[in-house]
This record gives sequence, C-alpha cells and structure tokens, in this order.
Amino acid sequence: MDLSERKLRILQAIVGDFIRSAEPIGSRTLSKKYDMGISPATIRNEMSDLEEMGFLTHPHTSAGRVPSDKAYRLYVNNLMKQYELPEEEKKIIAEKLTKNVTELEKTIQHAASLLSELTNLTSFAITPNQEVNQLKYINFLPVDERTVVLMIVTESGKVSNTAIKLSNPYSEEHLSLLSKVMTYNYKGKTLSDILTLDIIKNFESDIESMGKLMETIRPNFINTLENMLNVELFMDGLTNIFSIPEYNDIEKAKVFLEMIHQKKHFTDVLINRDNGMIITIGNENKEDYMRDCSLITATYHINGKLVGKLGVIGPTRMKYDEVTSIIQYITDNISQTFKLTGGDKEDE
Amino acid sequence: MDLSERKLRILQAIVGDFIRSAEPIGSRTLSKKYDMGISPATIRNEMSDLEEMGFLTHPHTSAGRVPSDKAYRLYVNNLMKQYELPEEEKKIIAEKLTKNVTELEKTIQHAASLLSELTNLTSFAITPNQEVNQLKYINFLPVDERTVVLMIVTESGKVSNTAIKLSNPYSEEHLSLLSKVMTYNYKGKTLSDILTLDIIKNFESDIESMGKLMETIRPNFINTLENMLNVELFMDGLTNIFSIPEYNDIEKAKVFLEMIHQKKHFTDVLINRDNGMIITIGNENKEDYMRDCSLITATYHINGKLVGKLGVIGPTRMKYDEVTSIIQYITDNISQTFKLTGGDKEDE
DNA sequence: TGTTAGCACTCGATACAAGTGAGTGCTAAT
DNA sequence: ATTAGCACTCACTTGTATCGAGTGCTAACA
Repeated sequence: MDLSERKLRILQAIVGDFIRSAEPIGSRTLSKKYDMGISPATIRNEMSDLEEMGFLTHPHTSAGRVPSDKAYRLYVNNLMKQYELPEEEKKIIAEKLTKNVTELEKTIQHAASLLSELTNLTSFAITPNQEVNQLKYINFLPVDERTVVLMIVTESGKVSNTAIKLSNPYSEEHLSLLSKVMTYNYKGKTLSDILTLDIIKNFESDIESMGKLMETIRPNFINTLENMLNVELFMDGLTNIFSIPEYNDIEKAKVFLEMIHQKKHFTDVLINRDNGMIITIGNENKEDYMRDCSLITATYHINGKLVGKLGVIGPTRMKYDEVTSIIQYITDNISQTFKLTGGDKEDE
Repeated sequence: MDLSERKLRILQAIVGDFIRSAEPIGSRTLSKKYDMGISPATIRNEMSDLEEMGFLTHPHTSAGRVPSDKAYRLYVNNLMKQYELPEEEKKIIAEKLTKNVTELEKTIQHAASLLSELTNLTSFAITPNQEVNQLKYINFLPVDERTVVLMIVTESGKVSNTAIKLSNPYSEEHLSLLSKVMTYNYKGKTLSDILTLDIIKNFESDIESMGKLMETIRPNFINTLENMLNVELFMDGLTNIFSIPEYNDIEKAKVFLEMIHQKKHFTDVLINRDNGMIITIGNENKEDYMRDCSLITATYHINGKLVGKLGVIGPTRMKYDEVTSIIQYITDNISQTFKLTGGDKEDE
C-alpha cells in the first residue's frame, strides 16, 4: 500500500517533532503547530491509518502518537533532508583532525571525542583491522646483555615493539642475522598470514644454530603480532545518555552502560558491520539488548586499504540528518589525512 | 571527651550494620539483632550522646541513626578488624598478576579490573610517574629512505618509539652517529630533566653538520619524551555504582560518572595524594564533588623506585576492612612481580 | 545513679479517591 | 472527503487517611 502525499507530510511532521521533543504528539497540537491546512479530525483519521500500517504507535489510548522503528526507517530513507554542517563546525573538525597527526590512534581517539561533542551522543571508533597489513621489516636491537627489543614495522607505517628478557646472553651477530632472516622470510606477507599459516613454526629450522634464542623469542614474537592485529576501541560521551529522557530510568541506563562496557563484544559487533554509512534502527539490530537503540557507523580508510570504523549509538529518536552529516564529514577528513602520510606511498 | 567502652561497641555495631544494609538502624532493632545486654531505651540514650558528639546523624526525626564521616574515620582507625583474604581470592590475584607480564601497562590494567571485580566498586590504577626514570639508550633506526624510527629505552625497561617522516633522505652514518651522540649526552639523566632543563635546545650545536635532520627530529623527540612522562589511567567497574543504593538517584549517578570521566582531572587528584595506603572519607576529600564518596589509594613500586597508584572509589558506606585488604594484597603482588624483572637489576 | 518500661509524638511511606486535561474514536452534518 | 461535536480513556496530580518504625521524655525501678 502506498502512502499519500499528505500521509507522508503528517508522518514527517510527527517524526520531526518527536525527535526534538521526545513527547508523544496529538492531532490537535500537530495541526496548530504545523499549520497544515487540515483539521485535527482529519489528521486523526490519517494517523489512525498510519498506525494500522505500522508507522505509529500509541503508548496508551489517551496519549499522542509516537513513531515506530518503521517510521524512522522511512524517514531516514526518504523524508530526511540533507543537513549542511555549519562552517564553524567544519572548521573545528578539520582543525582537530589534521593537526598533530603523529599517531593514528590518537587521531582516532580525537575523532571519537569530537563526534560525541558535536552530537551529544555516545560515540565510538575502532582502529583499522590490520589483517591485510603487510610486514615490512623486523629488527632485533640490543639493549643490555640480556635484553633485546623486537621491532616490527608494517607497510602502512605501523611500528610496534617489545622488550624481551633472555635467560642467557646473546651475540650481536646472531641478533643481526636473525633480523635479516626473519625480514627476508616475512616481508610482504600479511600479519594474519604470518600468524595463521604456521609460518612461524617453521622458522626455527631455518637457523638451526640459534634454537635456544629462538625459543624465548618466538612466544614474544607471536604475542606482539597478535597485539598488532588487535583492533582498539575508543569511546566517548558515555554520560551523554543521562541527558536523554529515554534513559532517565536507572535500569535502562545501567543496561546501556553495561552493554557498552563489554568492549570485546561491542568491538565484534562493529567489526562485523558492513562498510560505508550503515544505520540500524531499533529492532533492526540483531543484538536484542540494542533493540531500542539506533546504531550509526561509517568507515574511514588508511592508505586506501585499511578500514576503520566510527559512529554513534543512542536512542532511536535521534537527529539522523545532523548525525550522519557529522559522521560523514569526520570520516572523510580522516581518510583524507591518512591518504598519503600513513605509509610509504608518498611518492606515488 | 572520651568514648566509653559501651559507646564504642554501639558505634561499631551501627557502622557495621549500616555498611551491610545501607538502612538507618533504630535502637530496638539494634538491641534485638546484636544482643548487647542492654535495653533499647539505654541504647537510645547512648545514641543521643553519640549524635551530639557528631558520630551519628538522623535523616529525620522518626528514622534510625546513620554513621557520619567522623564515625567512619573512627571505625577505620580504631574499630575495624583485620580482614583476612580467603585463600581462593589470594590465588586468583597472584595468578592474574604474575602470569603473562609482558607489559607493565597490561598488568596494571588487569589489576584494576581484578580490583573492581573483587570489591564490586569502581576501581582505577595509574602507571608510575616516570619523572625519575633515567634514560638508558637512544637509537635511530632506518625504515625506508625517508622514514626513521626513534627508539628510547629507560633504565626501568620502558621502551617507546615513534616513526618519523623526513622531508629529505638521510644518510645511515648520520643516523648512527646521532644515536651515539644523543645516548652519550642523555644517558643517566631523568626524563623530566631532559625535557625541562633545556638540554634539548643545546643538542643542536653538538652536531652542527646535521642541522636539518635535527630540526625534524627534535619536535618528535620532545613529543615522545612527553608521551613517556604521561601517566596513564585505567578504570574498571564503572557500572558497579548502579548496584549501590546511594546512587539509585539518576542525578547522583550522573555526577559521579562525569567526575570519573574527566580523566585528566582525576589523574591529577590521584598523583597528588600521598604514598602508602590512604583513605579519605566523604568531606575529608578536598574536591567538593567527592564529598559523599570515599577514596582509597595505595602505591605499588617498580624496581623499588618508580611509584604507581591504584585504588577504589565508592560511597562512604563501604567495606573498608575488606577493600583495604584486597588493595594491599594487589599492590604487594605488583611490587613483588616488578621487583626484579622490570629493569636491569636482575643480577643484584 | 544508671537502667528500663511506657507513652505520646513525628514523619516517611503507602494506599486510595477525586479531579484534571490531553488525546482518541465515532457519528452526523457540511 | 472533511470537519465539528461529544462521550470516553487514562496518565498524572492533589488531597486525605492510615501505618509503622523510631524517637524523646518521664517516671518507676534496682
């Protein structure tokens, strides 16, 4: 069944009003406030139809109407107007994200905090999944007689290191040889390949004379690689939910915060979402504890290859137009910033 | 005015009961529950005295008595019995904190999460202040033609690095020379000395021929040092406050969470506390937004030198005996773990 | 003189009844 | 097809009565 022009207009007014006020809206108020040239009675009839179609609900008989998830979906897909960010906000975003970009992690963290500030919602961001990141360089460095530092550098410019305590002294030649052999063996392979394809197990036989040294180093090497693969989650604006009427209930707020604080689980949810700007509204979310939240995520790109995500989570009643615009602008900025400087593609 | 033996016994019973139940307790209930051989009326008289002395308060005329901050202080100082941790918990703590100690940060984070788990409170931990940490080693490592990695190693075994993009290619000899000169200059100096005593500014003149290289490197070097000095704050059990009756009020919970989330500010508060086991109760806290919380902190030691802190924050009504024991046991364990393995003192 | 029983009083909490008002759904007139 | 009119619904507010845990005071007691 198709929606008439007038029904759409009414629905748009209801959704728009409810997003702002969080109060159920009645026919009389709607007609007065939005001056749509029809009487409350007519609006009531239309509302009744819309309710039957599943776009509106009724907290109780004598209350106004409230949009359903389905209504939000329609609003997001068809009714919502393009929201243009104020120049001022654009400037703030650009400034914060392009200045002082020493570390990707720091920038992503800034992006999350910026996002929560601008939207007044709870924001999050994850660092790129490093699985396709290729190893470039392995180096063992002497520190003192029984300590070496293992340094791993990837094609995208990520650097990671660990100090390793050895039970016996080592020789510098061995160490330097080891750096060369391992670099030779693993250069160009992706981090996950190195870990999963059992390549690591074989490298012992390559340099038989150093069995003992290898034994200590291997678990550290694996550990470091695993750490590099770990996706990091940043969040901000956690207390923003308290200013949202929907979460004035202590029990609801608790559930929300507990859900958010299960970082591992939440990271998984984010990783498994499709790329691009994805909006899931209320019961569209697979996870049932999120069925009265909306989740918006978008992707940013590092070097055109690695993909990270960021977004917001909040009540289904949120300013979708504003929020999506802000997220889009932020991800665009990050991708732009890390287009060239993130890796070794500077000369291309 | 001195407190009679009997007054102390009554006070102890009230504090103990209130810590468990969070309900004001009346004379009749107290006499029945604790079987102290005196009638409710007598207890009432004693209570009245205790109230006059400032140890008890009265939410309203017809309610039971509630301990004041002063009462908690007396309880903590004199009445509280030594609480012995169950062997089981000791085992859990020892296991978690001594296994897999690759990084100090990770261990401290584990300690915080353990602490909140065992106390059901909000826990926190900060990494040691690195100001007295001495520099041991500086190394510049070639990555590709325009990228080098700066690696800084301290006496306590902390390793930090940054990738630096250069605008011009560099020569490997220069790099290696730079490593040697800088190590020679800064070895044994504390990190804060290197930063604050303007030593950095002078090092340009040391190696005149490499002015250009230095120009790019210096800000990165300073930046890295500053990062190393930064104290990191970990927190856990944030949602635990929701199970505490005192914070069933949404407004209170909000204030609490917002206070906690101002990481910078909260870190400063922690840093400025004295060493050792410090308990501040309610209005003993200088920060007025913490005047109905109790804060307990204790210190752990790395290598006998560097000092970090951890503790809990919660309502003044908390199980001080249990909590302090747990914190003590955890800090002892950390200090033990990092007594020898944290630095190069292995052979002493 | 310290302790205790008795009793009037306080006050938050709970329950219930009546009144209010925003909003609906239906019907009949336009 | 639209609208005015009207009875009805129901959350919310206000007012009143009741309950009970607990206090403070007084007088009696050991």
